[in-house]
Amino acid sequence: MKVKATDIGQMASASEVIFEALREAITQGEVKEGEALRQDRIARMFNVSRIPVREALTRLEEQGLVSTQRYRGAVVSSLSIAEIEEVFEFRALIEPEVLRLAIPRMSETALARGAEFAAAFASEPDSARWGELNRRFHYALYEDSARPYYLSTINAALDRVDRYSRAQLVLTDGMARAQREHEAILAAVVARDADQAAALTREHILAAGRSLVDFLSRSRAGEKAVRAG
Amino acid sequence: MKVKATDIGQMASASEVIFEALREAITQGEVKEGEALRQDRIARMFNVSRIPVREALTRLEEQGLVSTQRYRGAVVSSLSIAEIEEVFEFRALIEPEVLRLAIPRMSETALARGAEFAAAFASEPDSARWGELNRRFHYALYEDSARPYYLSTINAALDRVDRYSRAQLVLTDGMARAQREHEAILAAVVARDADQAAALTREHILAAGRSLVDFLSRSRAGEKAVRAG
DNA sequence: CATCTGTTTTTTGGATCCAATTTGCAATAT
DNA sequence: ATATTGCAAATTGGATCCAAAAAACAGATG
Repeated sequence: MKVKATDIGQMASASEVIFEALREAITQGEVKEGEALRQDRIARMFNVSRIPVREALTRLEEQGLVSTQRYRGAVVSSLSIAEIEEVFEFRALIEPEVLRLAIPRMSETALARGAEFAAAFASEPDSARWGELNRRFHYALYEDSARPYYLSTINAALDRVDRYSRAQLVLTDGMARAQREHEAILAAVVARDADQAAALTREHILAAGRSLVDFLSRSRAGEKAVRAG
Repeated sequence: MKVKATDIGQMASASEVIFEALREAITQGEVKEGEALRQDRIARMFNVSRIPVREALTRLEEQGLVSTQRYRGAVVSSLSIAEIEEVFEFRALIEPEVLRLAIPRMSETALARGAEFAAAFASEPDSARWGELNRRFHYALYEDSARPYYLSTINAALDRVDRYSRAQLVLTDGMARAQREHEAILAAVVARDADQAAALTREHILAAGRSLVDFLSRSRAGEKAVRAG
């Protein structure tokens, strides 16, 4: 886990820095699901007392990224297949609508930023950065919707499932398909075809969800078999 | 603000009790928007130190119910008309879908609970309880959707806007209309007409949003005039 | 060998204390 | 009268300390 205060903005409070670092570490999958987050260990890692660490953990729990039991500490939440499916279903409901709202008022600069991030996503060799670039691509297209509340719920949803996606994208043709779908969405946006762009976005998310659930079903079944035999 | 630990569950930690009490106080409108929440004052109110109070405030901030500036403390967030509109628009997108998903699998007991809360809502004289009863009515109908994530986002959305609704329901015919709409939704659910129930729910939420925005526009314009003259 | 029981070690939730920052106010200058 | 400067009070973020609960462990018992 990297500790870089400068990333977050100058003079952020310690708890904010820790919160961001932990959130990043969890969404990136650097700390595994079920892993315990010990206050004391994290405090030493950042050279602070446990107080700001506890504040960061409180925030993470409120976001659903860790779960806590009294006197038993925080562990990284592990989502069931059903819960992951639900998050994708949710995104497939929200995101097309946000894009639909954004298209009539979308600026050329926002569109250009979208194209830029689509290209960056397609040519990024480091799988650790795919999640962020994918998010920035979609965010650029959603931004002009002027719906901050929707966008915050989308970010929260992505934070929940991002860490599961990476292995799937690496080990399947998910990356290639995502790129093609991004291009198609961009084309529809350029044509200002809101219905088409929304439909493509919905399919993009549902397809990603299906791939991920399928991948996780297989790999979790595999793990079970390994443990058993 | 009432302090009753027993309500929340036995042996909840102090911070949880405080969080629930503050959340309730904010959603009920007992503390006004813009009002400062001083850690020391709240701590004395609950006979605890400021530490659990800070944890509660952190949670509230994460939920968007208060906003905080470094060294300046927490204040109850005040939503602009546009932000309130957005929350209703969000609910009008999510809730019909959840109801649609719930109907095919809805149990008779869930339906009975829905009818029960609709009746309780209709006959409740204390406006302070309308928000909760309305929420319970809809929640009963949504529950069998088996979509906990959707439901948590709905609850978060309601927490944001509930406190604005009460005055509007008291001072207009909103209460009567809400009752009629609840009955219509219930009838559609009884008939297992998912499309109709979803459409009625969408209209119910959009109508409530329009009434509230209209009401707030008038009353906020009124306040401005008073301040000016 | 597995299991139960009592004890030690970890770990957490909270209290108290301290330093940094902001805010309020009074005295002064314009 | 208004603006400005310089404390003093209020308030917050964080450190350190303490008690309660849970986990880990060791020895006793079947």
